[in-house]
Amino acid sequence: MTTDRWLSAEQLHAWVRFIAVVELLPGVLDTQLQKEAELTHFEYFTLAMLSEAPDRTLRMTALSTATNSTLPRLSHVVARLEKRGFIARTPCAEDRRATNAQLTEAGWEKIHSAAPGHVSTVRDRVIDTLDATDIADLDRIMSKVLASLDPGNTFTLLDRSA
Amino acid sequence: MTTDRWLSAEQLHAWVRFIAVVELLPGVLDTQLQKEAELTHFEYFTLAMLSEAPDRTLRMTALSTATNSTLPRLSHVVARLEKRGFIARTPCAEDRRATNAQLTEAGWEKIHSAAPGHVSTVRDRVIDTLDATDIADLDRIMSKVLASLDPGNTFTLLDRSA
DNA sequence: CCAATTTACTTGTCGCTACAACCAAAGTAG
DNA sequence: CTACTTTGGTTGTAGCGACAAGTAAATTGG
Repeated sequence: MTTDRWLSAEQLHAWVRFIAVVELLPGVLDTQLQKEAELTHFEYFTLAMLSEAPDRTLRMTALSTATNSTLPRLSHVVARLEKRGFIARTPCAEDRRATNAQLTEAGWEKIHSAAPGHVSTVRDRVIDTLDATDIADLDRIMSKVLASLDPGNTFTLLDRSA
Repeated sequence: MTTDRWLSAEQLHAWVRFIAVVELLPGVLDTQLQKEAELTHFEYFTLAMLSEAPDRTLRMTALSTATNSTLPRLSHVVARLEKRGFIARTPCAEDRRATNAQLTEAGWEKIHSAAPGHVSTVRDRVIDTLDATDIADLDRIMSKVLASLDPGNTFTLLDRSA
């Protein structure tokens, strides 16, 4: 900020493409999931995180970091998913401020029925356009950026999900 | 979809980090611009695209592809920016269905005053965490993904902007 | 042990985006 | 030319996320 630190031609070229993808990707994921499962990608991801947690249960705070979201946002989303019968909220015994979100049987079935279509679009639109080298590079680069965007929470990531 | 084409461990690892970044990055950009310039990143980008166009003018359709957005979305955004005096809309002479969006002098000043702060955060949070190899890899990978997400419109991208 | 603070979460409101519907002008077919 | 379709754009509505405020329980400090 002190000096005019503009971007180099290479940096700018990469950046413009990057934000284009960031702008377009959510829409692509949402559209497919909305049509085939009546689910937002964020809702899908929330259910997915729960489905892999022990006892399919997570405290709201843990779930919010797992989904890279804020607590208010998660609270609204979980409220909706609870109304639809996919999640049950119960007060936590050890800490009575806390709330446990648990995937119901219906929620379990929901995500398992939605998963194949979702994974298919992820493959078609992103993953399968990249070779093994690309994947390794993407992983390395996104890990760096993530560490900068979300310092400290990176370690929270579960490695199984989609 | 026919077979169980789940993701490999490497693919999944990269994918989870990728969507985490996709989820977090817009918020980071929006927050900074909102505080320092009362602008959405999308509004900033819209103004930026106009500022680099000949005569600082673009037809709505051209602007919508340049900003990777839909026409309804752009129409709303331009309407707001027009109310704030940053853009002027005028009917197009050659094609009377079309509308030209032109950056006003106030809009020109706005984006120039907002640019340093924005570029600074882009550097701090993303670009400067990556070395030259990373940048080249990012560019290559995002170009591939973009071609898959937005077939045909990739060539539309202007290379000067941020 | 009581006040102050922090943590965990919920709720209300506002603004933005997606989607659908709409209108008008331009191209196209008969 | 006249109907039909396509293109270019706007507008209305509904739903989601951000932010601010609020509640309640746990923790900390004197």
